[in-house]
Amino acid sequence: MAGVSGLTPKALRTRERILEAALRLFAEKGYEATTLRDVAREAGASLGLAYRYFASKEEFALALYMRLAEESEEWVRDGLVGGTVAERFERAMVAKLDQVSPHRGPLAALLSRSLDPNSPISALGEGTVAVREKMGGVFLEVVRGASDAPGEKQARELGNLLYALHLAILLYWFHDRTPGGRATRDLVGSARETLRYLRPALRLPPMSRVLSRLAGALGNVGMNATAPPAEESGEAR
Amino acid sequence: MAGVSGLTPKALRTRERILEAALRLFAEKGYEATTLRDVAREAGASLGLAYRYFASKEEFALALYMRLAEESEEWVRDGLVGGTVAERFERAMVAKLDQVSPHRGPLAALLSRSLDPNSPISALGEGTVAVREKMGGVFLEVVRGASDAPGEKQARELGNLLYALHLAILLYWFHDRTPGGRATRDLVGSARETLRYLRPALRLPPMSRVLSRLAGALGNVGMNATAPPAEESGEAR
DNA sequence: TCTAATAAATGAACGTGTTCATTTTTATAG
DNA sequence: CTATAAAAATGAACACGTTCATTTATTAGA
Repeated sequence: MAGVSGLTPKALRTRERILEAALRLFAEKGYEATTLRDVAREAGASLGLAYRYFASKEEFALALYMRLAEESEEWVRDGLVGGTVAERFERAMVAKLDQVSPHRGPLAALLSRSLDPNSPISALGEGTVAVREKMGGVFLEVVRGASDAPGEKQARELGNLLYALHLAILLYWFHDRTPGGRATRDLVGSARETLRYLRPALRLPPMSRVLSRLAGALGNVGMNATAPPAEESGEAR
Repeated sequence: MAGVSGLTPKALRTRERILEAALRLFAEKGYEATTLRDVAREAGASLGLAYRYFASKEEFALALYMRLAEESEEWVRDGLVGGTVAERFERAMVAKLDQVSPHRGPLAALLSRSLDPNSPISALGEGTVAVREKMGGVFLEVVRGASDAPGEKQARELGNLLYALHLAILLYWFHDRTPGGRATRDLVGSARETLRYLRPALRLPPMSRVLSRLAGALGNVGMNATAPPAEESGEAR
């Protein structure tokens, strides 16, 4: 819907202008309070034009999240070196929290809407494949690059699980009213501890099976951030 | 907002008539497709009158969930006898799934909206205290009535955790497209297995601490389905 | 350069959730 | 029974997300 590929340079520039205006207004007045008419006016465009590039208001938030995901991808490649799975997950989450901090409003709206299975931007639907794969890849890299990385199959399962966990933590953060998001930081610390505690157990068949089940359960509802090993590539069905 | 207390008998009757009409239409045409104008017409009332008794469209879904919660409360008191925590949780969840099955649309909309911290019916906000306490009590009873029930403090923590888990499983179910919700049933089975596996470990300090942390984390964002032990009663602040 | 086709852009119109000033009904008091 | 206040009920109006028929700009082919 809001794919960037196959757009004329001019179209791209216009899209960018409108997105820029939208994000500026979201930051200024908040997501709910910002009208698409406001956005169009701010961008010096017409209302209809905004809809040429963004199928819905939520897609602005989705575009924002896509940007942040691209940043994360770069960051995890260049800035995240060494460490165990547990440590790397914590560092990645702390970085993620710092990154999303200025965008609470739009992202909260996005995440909650995306949990509605009927929404066009359902977190598990067609419209979010790209961003899902991008962020899924980030957490796959978190696992793969770790000093205690498991084998490829389990790495994929664990990557998917961490991706899901990252969404849960973001959801938690949106509800966290403690100053500076202290509670969420604590939660991330707890997650690190639990991961550290659990990681060795993953070598044992019972725990390995629990992980597989969990990853399978996520896959059953379409939450394969990473493509399943069997099929060709890309699509998750 | 949509509290039933302090209403004239006539008002109560009218409220009921409108709610009845709404639920009928939701079941018939789906939640999104049902207009509040439709509801008013079906109830033989005016549009404005509907807003006298329900502050928003979502409150209809909330009222529905409250009804189901009352049913669950009865059921867990009279119909759920014996069994371990793990077994009882499974039975309660299976019953819950059977119960919500005919109401997928409205409840999915409700749950996803209620995960938006800015929504007036945020799952953790003022507007949902009543239903939260009702369903929280159900899972507290699931734990307390078990043959392997822990002490009161841990029972409360575990009850809160199971309440949160039940929400997560419902969220999963909304996204579950497998026929008959097979995937969700499997997930509930996995949850039972994991609980069974974990229950003995709760006697050990490390796991006990994990549970406390998790329950504390939930409490930090207001998800105390059950009142905290310290304060007077009812309110969670 | 003219013409046709394609892309970009417009803004009026629509539907729906929500608000509110107003009217009608019901209950209460003298 | 009447007057008065409170509760119940009304429906027009509003705002905003979304759609779409139409207009304007741009590109491509001769």
